[in-house]
Amino acid sequence: MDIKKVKRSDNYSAWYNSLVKNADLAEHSDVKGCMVIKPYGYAIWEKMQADLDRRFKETGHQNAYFPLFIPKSFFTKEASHVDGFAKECAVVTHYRLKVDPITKEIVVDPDAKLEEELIVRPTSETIIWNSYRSWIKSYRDLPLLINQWANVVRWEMRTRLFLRTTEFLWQEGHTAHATADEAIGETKQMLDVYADFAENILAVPVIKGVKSANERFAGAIETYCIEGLMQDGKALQMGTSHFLGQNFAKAFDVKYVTKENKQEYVWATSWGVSTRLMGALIMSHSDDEGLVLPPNLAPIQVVIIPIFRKEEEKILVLEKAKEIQKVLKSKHISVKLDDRDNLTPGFKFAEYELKGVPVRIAIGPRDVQNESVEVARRDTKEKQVMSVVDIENKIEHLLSQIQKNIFQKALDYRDEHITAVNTWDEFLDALENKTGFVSAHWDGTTETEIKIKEMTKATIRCIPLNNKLEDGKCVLTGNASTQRVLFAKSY
RNA sequence: CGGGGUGUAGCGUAGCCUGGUAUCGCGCCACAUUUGGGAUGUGGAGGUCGUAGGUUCAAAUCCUGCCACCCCGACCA
Repeated sequence: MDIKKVKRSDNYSAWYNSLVKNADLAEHSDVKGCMVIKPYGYAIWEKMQADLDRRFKETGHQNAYFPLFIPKSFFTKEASHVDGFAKECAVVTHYRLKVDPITKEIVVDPDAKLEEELIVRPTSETIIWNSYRSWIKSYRDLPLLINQWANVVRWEMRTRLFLRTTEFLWQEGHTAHATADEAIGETKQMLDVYADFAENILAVPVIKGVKSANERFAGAIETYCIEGLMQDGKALQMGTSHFLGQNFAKAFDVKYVTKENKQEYVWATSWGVSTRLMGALIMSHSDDEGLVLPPNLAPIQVVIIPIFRKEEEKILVLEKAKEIQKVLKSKHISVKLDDRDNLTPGFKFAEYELKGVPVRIAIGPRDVQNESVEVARRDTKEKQVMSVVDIENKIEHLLSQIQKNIFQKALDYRDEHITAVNTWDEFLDALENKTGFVSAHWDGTTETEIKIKEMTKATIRCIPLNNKLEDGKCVLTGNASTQRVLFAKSY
């Protein structure tokens, strides 16, 4: 393995790209803007999926699957929705290829034109709500709580591995409710699920909030979000949960009969997180040595590296290593014993650091002799010699300490990078020199928000939930304001 | 869409200006010695030089067209 070291401080974006490739998470495919997620990267995504899926089911949701293709007519039924997505849709127009009789090349058969074009889903509200029309007849059918794991396509002009790819993997929840209150409750509940997952599993602290009108999802009444802060001081939207009101119910004529035998439109939510979370994970914790994975997501939590010179040492060391592997496994710790004999220990140390394995155990003849092992943690790079007595409990404890430490470190960084400002000069200074979130008064108009974006590239990331109300003056216009909002440059 | 760049072995590259049998490193295979922080030696395998055409006795190299991807920006519910 020949690793070109790119320093995080020199070029954050080059560092990120080389990390994704070198840690074997993903690579660019030959299709523009699309990536191949490699087994190690996919294993992390699968762990995210498994944990989220469990949480969705615990909150009463069921999984289902809807088609990849959406008839154009469905897609255009909700006006603001189509406005929001029209510019980035892949469209299927034909269903057959043929050999051109003259050039002998494979070409699209012009005779195989579809009557109605199919949109490759950028999100599935429309096709799902088209089904819900026939699924929902009575108040007894509500709430309808569905989630789908799927791929979607958004034809973005500019892409970045995991953060914004043309095709990406995600889950999208789509629920229907009898009342607005219940739907809003669902929206907030799922936001809490996301926030809890982000902080306790990804170890990425997030701010829960609502989007400004300008940043709201196309077709939503209110968009709730969780916002994270990456190590370069840019914000990342990590998940959204939308209260859709009756917009889609009206567009797709989804009504139910109440107890009182009245026809009412249902109330909707949708919510999603994507493989972008992989980007958040990488950018929040990693360093110049490579990936740093929180134990709760690491496909390999502990790697054991045996060290030996002679054949008889090898036998002894491997025997002890297997013993340790076994007791760790009894604690449901995922352990890899790397007994490859063509690589030196030093090489393996570096390799597992690159891959972010939280704990490394080295065991050599000396350790076998002393009934000890050398334990190294990835997050702090600390090494210590530990007795093998009760090793499984010690490692289990260490893993949970590492999980906490990684989160705390990210939290400290995040909190240090929220700057309250009162003047335009302070605003610019904080944004340029300190980076991160800037907490400032805003007059509440889209006009001002857009002006600020044009001048600074910063957008309103969110209006934090449970925000303190205080009188103030808009940082740009000086107009009256009732609360601070969070601005930042973002991905 | 604008600006910049790249395309040569699995990966990373040299060669291109000044045309003449394809360079080096990593990785891979074999053997030996090694193994507590990215081992060493010896031998070996691996190439339609992105693609199509042109110039030429001869093209990775010069000319023309095309394609693809990457980076920066615009865009991004």
